[in-house]
Amino acid sequence: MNVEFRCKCPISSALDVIGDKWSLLIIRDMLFANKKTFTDFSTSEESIASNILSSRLKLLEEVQIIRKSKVEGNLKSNIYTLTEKGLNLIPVIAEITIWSDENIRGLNPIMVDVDRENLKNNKQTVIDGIRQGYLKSIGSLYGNSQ
Amino acid sequence: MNVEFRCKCPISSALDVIGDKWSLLIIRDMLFANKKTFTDFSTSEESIASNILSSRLKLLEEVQIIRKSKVEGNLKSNIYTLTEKGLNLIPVIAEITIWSDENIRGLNPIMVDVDRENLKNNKQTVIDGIRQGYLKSIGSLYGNSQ
DNA sequence: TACTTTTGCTTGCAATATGAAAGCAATATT
DNA sequence: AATATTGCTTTCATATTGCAAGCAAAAGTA
Repeated sequence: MNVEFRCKCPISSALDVIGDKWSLLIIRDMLFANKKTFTDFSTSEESIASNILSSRLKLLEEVQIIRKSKVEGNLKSNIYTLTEKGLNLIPVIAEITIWSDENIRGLNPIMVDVDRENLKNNKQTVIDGIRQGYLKSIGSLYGNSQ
Repeated sequence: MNVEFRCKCPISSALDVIGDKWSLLIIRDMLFANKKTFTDFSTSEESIASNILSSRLKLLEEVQIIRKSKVEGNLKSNIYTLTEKGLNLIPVIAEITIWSDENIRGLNPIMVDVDRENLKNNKQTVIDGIRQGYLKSIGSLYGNSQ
């Protein structure tokens, strides 16, 4: 594995890590669909192949965007959760959503609706809400227990 | 060519268009390095291959993120410029820059410094400035002439 | 006007990444 | 004890990316 950086540019360096067709969708599913396990992610609407999913989870863990753990009483299922570094991607995902809604809809007519006005007018509040909601949903794992 | 959309999700649809390692770097070079021609882009620090550059320019033009034109007196050079749809990506690039600066620097120590405080504290002003600066730089081509 | 250089690509071909399907060991469920 | 599920890995096919060379049209130079 091991990420390779092409050069010293922050934008290209970010793309070296998350500039593929799957990483941000895995993070989206964590944030908005409460997905946590390998099987959870492999049942996304876009059907990622299991070998690609495996390699992406490894890379995201390596760069500490996600962490891998177990829950008590289940020795089998791995639980993948977002770290602070991963949560910090929420604003990126928010801007991509706004851009897509406003600029790509014409090319992909089946695209679902987004409450863009709320997102645009209360951006920080929405972002904070997503973050807090996520932390709450994994709270029993990391929040007040350890 | 022709973009294929995997499903109805706005995030995955955006990634179907700009979710690769090169598109946003081409746009970055337009915005911050005043690049406009095929040769301009092929001399980026990351050295994109000419066939990849060619296919990316075609796709970006097809989805109307950029437009292709000529300038008077030069029948040869194609001039690529950002459309409104392309300019609307500035907030995405801004958030990626902030995230990278704060979360990837530890993995890529040679990353250049960013005036993150200014960008974070005056985000909208910085974004507007980038947009206006770009429009001014191509003004003689599209602004007040045609 | 002839020659050279530049521009904006295209064309092979090799390397790498992605994708589909099957397989598999460990754990969990019945 | 038998079956199903989970979290992968492996294999092989296909698609994407990358490198190097080539090339025609236009532009610059002598």
